[in-house]
Amino acid sequence: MERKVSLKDIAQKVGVSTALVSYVLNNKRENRVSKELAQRIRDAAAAMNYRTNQVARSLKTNKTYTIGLIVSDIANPFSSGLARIIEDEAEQHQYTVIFSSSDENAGKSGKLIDTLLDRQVDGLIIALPAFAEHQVLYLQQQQIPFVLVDRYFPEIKTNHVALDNYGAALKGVEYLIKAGRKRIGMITYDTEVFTLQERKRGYTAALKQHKLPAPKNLVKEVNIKVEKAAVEKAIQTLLSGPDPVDGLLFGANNLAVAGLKCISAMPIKIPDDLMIVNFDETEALEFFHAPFAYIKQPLHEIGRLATRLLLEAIEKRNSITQINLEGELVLKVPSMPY
Amino acid sequence: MERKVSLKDIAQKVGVSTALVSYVLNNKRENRVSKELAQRIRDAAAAMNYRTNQVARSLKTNKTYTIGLIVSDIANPFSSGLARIIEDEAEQHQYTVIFSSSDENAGKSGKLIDTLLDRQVDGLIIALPAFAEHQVLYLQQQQIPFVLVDRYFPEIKTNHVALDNYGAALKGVEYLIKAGRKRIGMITYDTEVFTLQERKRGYTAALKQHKLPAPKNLVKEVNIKVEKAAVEKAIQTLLSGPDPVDGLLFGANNLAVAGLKCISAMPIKIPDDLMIVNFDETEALEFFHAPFAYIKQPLHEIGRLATRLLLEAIEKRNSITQINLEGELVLKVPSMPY
DNA sequence: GCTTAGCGGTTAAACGTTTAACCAGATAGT
DNA sequence: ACTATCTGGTTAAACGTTTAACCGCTAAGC
Repeated sequence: MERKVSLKDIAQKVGVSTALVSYVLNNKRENRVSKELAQRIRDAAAAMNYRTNQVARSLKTNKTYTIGLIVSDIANPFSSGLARIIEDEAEQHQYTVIFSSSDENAGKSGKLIDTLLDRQVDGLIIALPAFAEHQVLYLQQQQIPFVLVDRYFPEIKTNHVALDNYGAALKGVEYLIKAGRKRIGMITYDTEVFTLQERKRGYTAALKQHKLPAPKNLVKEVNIKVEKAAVEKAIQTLLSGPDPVDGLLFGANNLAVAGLKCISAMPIKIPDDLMIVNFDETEALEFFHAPFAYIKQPLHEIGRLATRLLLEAIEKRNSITQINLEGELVLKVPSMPY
Repeated sequence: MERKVSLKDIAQKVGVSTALVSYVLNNKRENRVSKELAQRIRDAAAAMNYRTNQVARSLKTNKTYTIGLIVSDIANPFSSGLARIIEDEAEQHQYTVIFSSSDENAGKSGKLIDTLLDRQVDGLIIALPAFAEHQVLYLQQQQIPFVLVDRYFPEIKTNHVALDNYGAALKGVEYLIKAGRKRIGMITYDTEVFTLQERKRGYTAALKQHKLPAPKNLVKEVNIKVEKAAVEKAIQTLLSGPDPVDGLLFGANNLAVAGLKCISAMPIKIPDDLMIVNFDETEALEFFHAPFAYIKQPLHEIGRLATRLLLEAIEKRNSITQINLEGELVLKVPSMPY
């Protein structure tokens, strides 16, 4: 690979100093340079196919115009949807984004943070796994701008934008209650992630507010590693027996997919016997045969706000903004199969 | 943000030259430096929380350990799945990946290529839109290592890894023929993208090889911008009338989703009246009520090979490797609804 | 006639690394 | 005793930018 053309090459060709070339190519000091010479420089640059070396520029200016994005898994639709929105918003401001997946593993997210910092990203947008509080503190101490998305730690004051998960769950369960359901269950993950905790809290609060009993055995927490089997078991215990649930809240969409597959194979009529509320939109339920409701996250809003917050924080290290957006309850009815 | 600690700071603290610090921290010239001093340097580095500035290193070494990834849309599951595999493979070799979405727009992909090159990426993995041949030539001329995935241009000799789309379509249609179907249609996009052209070619070849008539009106090409309406219309013309098709190949999974939604609302029995073969796995059909077949791309293989090819090309500019992987025909039967 | 300001540029240092070349002193080989 | 090699470091240039400071000249202000 023959060396690329640099400012020096242009300067030589035109017979001026590299400084001048830099000035005109960056449109600085416009008044202090003759129109004619400026044009010659621009022409030469174009003729020689000059492109500025961002690495060199970054070293000098201490700014990379790069933001780091850490999600749990970029292959997951929630993450990749978010990534796309962030990409677009960042691009409008000439920023580029580096992504990486933490796999809900605090060890890994820690490493990723280091790599990104080593690469001198200007800021970070992160969805952190559980038990990563110290990483947030580390970032604060490094004084690097960042904003947490989806997940955050209530006891640490940082920029964040996320769903109001408590409110959303509450809204979902109230929908079931208003539809006359008396015995409402919940299936969620057995995780410390605040987001999921909030959903459980919302569920419980709804029952309480409407004076429904909330026995512990109505909420089933499954381990993600044995997800499928655990969900099946949870469904069995909730739905068989003398007193089956007539309403069910899934705390995350993978749970709903697994759960509904299982339910489909049982002699249960949806929504007559059992009404379903799910978290998040998912393609997987596109063709599900029965009606159900789901909480829709304003993904676009989340991505846009997160990016804007970050860019603001990068430009002027300013106050902390914490945003919790409202979820929307959407009813999905299947197109009638003939 | 107080300035970060640099080699110079460590050198000062320990009382040696920055060169020496660099040597020991990079484990170079191990024999030429005293154990004791080396340890003192390492200790100081650790104590001061030193982290190397990759930007500065990159400027000097002319290597960023970054690869650029361009897909059509990172939010699309095929792209994000691929991205994840590439990320993992890259990470194993200490590479980081920058992604961007071209939206099937050659103008945009051109810009993205420039941005990535300006950022001095070491190489590129790209799924190009149609009419982007000149970009491939440009990359070749820049002598930057790259590998095309999913899409490529047969008339330009470059590294690529993709599906054998011709073979896969042929396989899919043969499956229909062997199942006794005589009148097989295809719905695809009206695009020049080679990948899709190959699928059409495979379809036609299968009919020909089995001496089935292949009237032009059995293949419907829809425009992506009016996808839904166009698919509906295509379905109508293929399935109504005196001589409806009894087998159908969808050239891409979005087409299948739209098409099957439409078909579900018609008095058509799947698979008795109509047998379906689809391209690509998609979550959206997870709960589809009837059996169908689909061509499964070896996504993991594609991602891994693409990354490895690229890393090889980066390390030693070597020969060109063109890989076309075989698709697998998978039968999907719904779990019986009760 | 003397200072001041504007004009159109140049000089040179700096950003944080890497790395080839050098160097002084000690040891070894003949 | 003289050269050669090894040991454990240092010097300094370079990567490609940016940018503050400077410079010589002309024209204007008073």
